[in-house]
Amino acid sequence: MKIEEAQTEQVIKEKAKELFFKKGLIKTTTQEIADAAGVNRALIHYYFRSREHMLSILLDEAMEEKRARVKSILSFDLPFREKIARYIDAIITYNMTYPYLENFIISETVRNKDRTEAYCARNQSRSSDLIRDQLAEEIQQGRLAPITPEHFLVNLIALCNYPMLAKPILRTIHGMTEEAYHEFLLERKQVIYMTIFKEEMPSVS
Amino acid sequence: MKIEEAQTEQVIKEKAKELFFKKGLIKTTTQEIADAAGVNRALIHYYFRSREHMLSILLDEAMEEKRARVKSILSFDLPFREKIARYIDAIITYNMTYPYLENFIISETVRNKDRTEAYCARNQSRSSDLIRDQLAEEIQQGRLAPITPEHFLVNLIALCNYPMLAKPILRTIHGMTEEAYHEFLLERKQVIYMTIFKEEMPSVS
DNA sequence: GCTTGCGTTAACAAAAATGTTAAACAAAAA
DNA sequence: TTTTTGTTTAACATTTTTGTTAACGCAAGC
Repeated sequence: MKIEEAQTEQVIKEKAKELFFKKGLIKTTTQEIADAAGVNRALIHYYFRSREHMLSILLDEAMEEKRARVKSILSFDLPFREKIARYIDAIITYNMTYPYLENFIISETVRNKDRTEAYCARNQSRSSDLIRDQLAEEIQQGRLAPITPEHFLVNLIALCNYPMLAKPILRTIHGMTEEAYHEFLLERKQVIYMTIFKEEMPSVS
Repeated sequence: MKIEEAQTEQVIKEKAKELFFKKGLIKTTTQEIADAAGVNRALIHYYFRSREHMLSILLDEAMEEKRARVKSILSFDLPFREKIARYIDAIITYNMTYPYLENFIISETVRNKDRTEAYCARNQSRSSDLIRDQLAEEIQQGRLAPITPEHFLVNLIALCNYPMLAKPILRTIHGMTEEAYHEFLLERKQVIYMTIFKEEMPSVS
């Protein structure tokens, strides 16, 4: 049917994202993706040339979307702490929707460092620049211990992402059920804010 | 030569660890491992039955060694903050020696959650128990904002591990050379302590 | 109606990786 | 010396996965 034609490429991508980002099936084969999308495997090659090239596209899009989200939040005209509160909230919520997105990004960037560099070269946008001034002000006013924007951001992103990245092992070590871990992740929004600012997080509107 | 016989199994393991933990070659084939060890590929099956079984052993040993290190540090009879300072120092140093160990552990535990649960069941040792009392005291004395041992430990481990886990992408985003990132990681020892305790880290003896 | 072009499929081809086996070998035991 | 045992190897077999191709179908334009 011609009506669905234009959609096929998207369907394949969607299903692939579902398998990789939501279900965490890193070793997913082209066959499994094709099955999930309900199409013939050859179509994956027709649209994406090779499995490798497809992964490359998925990685690019995933990173690009993340970059855009981060940039949009950190570019908002808001007080520093509110900005960070929103950032924490957004990242954790996002992570819970796509539990394996970070795993995918990390394993792909580890596996292909050249591609990572190429992407970053194409796409210059240091998130550290987006908070540099406000952070400096915060520090100057004595509201925060001195820290570079790079360290501050790495702290923030580490605190947000790691618990999702290492979920299987953290959950098991701490003996939590799926539900308990879910709660734990939600709690972390407060915990992270508190860890960074040593004050209660204001409720996010 | 009989002299080397007993060593073969170890040599294979060593080389495999080198490829997985140090070089981060996650997709390493049995052939590559055999080549690195300078032996026939069939020996890998002779000693480890299958590639999968070998990975299982490597994962077990890696987790076990980590667990032992953590336990040893956190069990020391020392003031809380000094304990944590040592922990940070040890973990970061260890991470820099085996840059891809965490990636390996995480990707394997994601890939095989049953095995992870089995390991943890065999090996009950909640690291949170090792700091529970001292942490509570610290909080009670008003030296630290209230936080559960689980969140405290996840914070700590996230701050220590994430920068190594996500190195390829963080390094590129922040436009650092290998050397600069090395420095950055060393700085983090101070930064992490400061982030958690809001005071300078005492020099570790 | 014919043909042209794109999407689609099944069937085939090739590659890459793992797993198995029988025989060679070398050292220790008999 | 012969036997025995555990180690090692080459060669083979199998499995898994990716990549290619030729043909089919269907809608649009001529």
